[in-house]
Amino acid sequence: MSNGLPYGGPMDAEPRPALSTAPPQRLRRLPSWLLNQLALRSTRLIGETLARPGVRADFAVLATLAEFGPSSQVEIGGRLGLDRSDVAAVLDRLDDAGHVAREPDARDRRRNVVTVTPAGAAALDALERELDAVQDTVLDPLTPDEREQLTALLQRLVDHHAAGRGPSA
Amino acid sequence: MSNGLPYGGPMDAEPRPALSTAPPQRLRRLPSWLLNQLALRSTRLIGETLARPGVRADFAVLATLAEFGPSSQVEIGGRLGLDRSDVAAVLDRLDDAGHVAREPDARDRRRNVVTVTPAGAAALDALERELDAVQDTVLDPLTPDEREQLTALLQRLVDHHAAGRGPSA
DNA sequence: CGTATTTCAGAGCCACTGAAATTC
DNA sequence: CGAATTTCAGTGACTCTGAAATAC
Repeated sequence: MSNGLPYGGPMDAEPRPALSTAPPQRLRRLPSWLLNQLALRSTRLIGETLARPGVRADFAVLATLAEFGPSSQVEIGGRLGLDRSDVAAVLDRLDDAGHVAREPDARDRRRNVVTVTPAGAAALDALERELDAVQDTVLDPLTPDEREQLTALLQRLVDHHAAGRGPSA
Repeated sequence: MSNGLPYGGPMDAEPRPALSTAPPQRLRRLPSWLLNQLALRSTRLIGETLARPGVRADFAVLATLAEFGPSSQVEIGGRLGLDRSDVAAVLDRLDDAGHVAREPDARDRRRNVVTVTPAGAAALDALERELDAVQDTVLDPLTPDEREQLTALLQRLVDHHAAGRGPSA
């Protein structure tokens, strides 16, 4: 396997090296690479299913507001690990779509109080359904038990790294 | 849960809500989000440790060549899920650094036969050591057993999605 | 005055597309 | 001719930085 044989050429005397498609062990061994591959796969799937860009961030922001109630933009960013700047962009989209409302905070007028609208809550539920379908595709080969194991392990890692790791913190 | 009501919680006249920093359950529950967060964290760590951009792709390409021997650029891309175009860019870097050699294939002159140089092999080992340190940081809260469980699960997922999923396939 | 929040304009990195040139 | 390989130029998405404007 150390030569650069053309495997499939017109002159192929070889039976069929079958074009090894497997990654090298040095990569397959690295959790960071595996995580990246799967994150990429998820992102591609979401991009195919929900054509519109930024859907993930939209969902994240809506979920935060639905669970924690009206928040300032730094709070939102802090909970999601989203940059202050990107929170503003997401809220521009959601605001245009009528999914959130931004009002200056009466007690500290530097802040905006961001609120989910009913339309936003509906959009959140719809998005969650579509995202759940993606999860199913990503976790396809795993049993329910294994899916829970994996999710639990990932949650522990995320929790551990969540403390003080946000961007522009 | 379908209304956009403000939920009244954090907006009371509380003196100090202590700024909840946790993500919402709707997100914490999604493997795709967890994967993304951790991939992001890994990428940040690698970026801090190995300042130069593209290190991950460089490592991946070097590892492929070291394990499978001289290959064409499509072969490299196929094994790594890397776009043909990006393989060319990575090889430009590695070539400039003297870590690989590109020669036209004698048997099919459309192809390049890419080979690792001794300097490239040394760089590969050095990179692997640095990347291993990052893995340790990422997996910090897990026991050795749990790390193996996680890696095994991730490998199965990556293997499952590897078949025919590459870019521009 | 210094600090905090939002907002914008832009940079950097990564993945990808489309098309040309070459060779089969 | 059609198909495959490499290469280049450029796009789009995502993350982040720096600085302005406003308010504490």
